Amino acid sequence: MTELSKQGEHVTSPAPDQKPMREASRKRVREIVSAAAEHFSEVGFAGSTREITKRVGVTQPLMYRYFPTKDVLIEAVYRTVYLESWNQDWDEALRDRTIPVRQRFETFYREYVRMAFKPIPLRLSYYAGLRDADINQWYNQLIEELILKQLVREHRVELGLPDEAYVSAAQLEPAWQIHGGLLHYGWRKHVLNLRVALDVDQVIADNLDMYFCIADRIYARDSK
Amino acid sequence: MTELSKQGEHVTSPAPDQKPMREASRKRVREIVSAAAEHFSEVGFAGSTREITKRVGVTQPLMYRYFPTKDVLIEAVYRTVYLESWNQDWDEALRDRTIPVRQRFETFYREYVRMAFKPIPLRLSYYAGLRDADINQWYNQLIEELILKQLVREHRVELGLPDEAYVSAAQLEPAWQIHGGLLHYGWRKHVLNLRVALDVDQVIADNLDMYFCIADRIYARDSK
DNA sequence: GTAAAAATTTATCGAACGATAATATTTTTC
DNA sequence: GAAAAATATTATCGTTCGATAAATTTTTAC
Repeated sequence: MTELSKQGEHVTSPAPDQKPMREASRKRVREIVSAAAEHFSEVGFAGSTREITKRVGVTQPLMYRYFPTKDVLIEAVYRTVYLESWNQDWDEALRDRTIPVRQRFETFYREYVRMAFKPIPLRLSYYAGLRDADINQWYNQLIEELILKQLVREHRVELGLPDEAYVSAAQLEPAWQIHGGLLHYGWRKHVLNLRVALDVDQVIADNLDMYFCIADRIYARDSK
Repeated sequence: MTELSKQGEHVTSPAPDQKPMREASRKRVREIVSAAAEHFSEVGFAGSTREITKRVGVTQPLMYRYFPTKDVLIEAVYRTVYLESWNQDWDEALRDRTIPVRQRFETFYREYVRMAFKPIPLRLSYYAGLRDADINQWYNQLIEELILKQLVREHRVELGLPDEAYVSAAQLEPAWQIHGGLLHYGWRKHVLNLRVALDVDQVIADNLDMYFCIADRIYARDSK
């Protein structure tokens, strides 16, 4: 069990005391994870392992050669989806003070929405939040640190306010409202399949307008 | 089957050609629906009928005396939850032009959030959206008609713009952003159990500020 | 108070699920 | 090209699930 689980659990980085996986096996693992992501995104994590392997075109017990349990497969799906929807360059780009904050975050959100707002990752993320809050807590705290706190800090600096690292929950909330509004746009478009405003870039621009419209008043609030 | 299904399906209004349900039976139905709402809100609609009846303190086959299938029970849960989270008086209150639009909608949203933002209805609504988009499409179109289009129409009138019934998707989107931001606040607080800004009323006030800040520009957009 | 009606339980069926063991097939190694 | 190793399949187990039928208990009606 342990031998196989190591193979399944560490696809990209095999255990050091172990023979590396064959390319064909790594491909199989990717196929299974991909089919699992697709299937789980449709029916939730209660989806069956038989349907997953059926989509790959192999028999169901084969899954257990690469993943010791279904839960381990689910974790692999988590990792893959979350990693694929975040571009490492963004962290640095959001700190580039040669570009005005407004423009910086508008450019970022255009790319972010284009990359993360797709049916499979969106539905999986909602299913994940409902299933076990932990994984989504972790992801949301990442968003908070990487995007929202940056927005507040960088905007404060641009306004000539003191460069403080700390951002209170109350100060962060308006930024969350902007982000949450966009997420709900994705929910309506890609989960509920509702007709939404066609021009996403316009929605992003309007949202940022709304934020910058009241932001300075928010920053003044806690400083008292 | 048909006889029983009629009993189960129409709890409040029994079929006309049929003896009325006993009070004890109506209570049982309410208990089952309530336990189902609770259980489904925890694990999704794949939750088992055995767990539901166990929570009521009866055996599993008894459920099938009141609901012909599990799907009918799920529909009953939908109806109950959606009906309970909407106050009939709100429709009229949102049209009361003796009160400024801003104040009117702030009062409404305070009550709405207090009534609808609870773990069980929120989680159920997200599970419902993922499970079958239809029921949630219906509900979202209701929100669109009852709240968001009202907001746009009433605000346009207050601004002295022509009193038009039609509201385009593009004109509606900023209102959806406000609403979606609040919903995501509920998602973070009651589903993910994250620490959020404590003062909900303040969040509502800020959101409405953001909206009214850019709204007039939005209304001017389509009129061209 | 007894017969009819309604409410509830016991027992059980067939299907689908996650998981395991044993066997067969394919690929690699030397 | 044969032995070894890795990959894949077949068969199957125990559990849980939605649902049904029959028997039992409780409540209502007269």
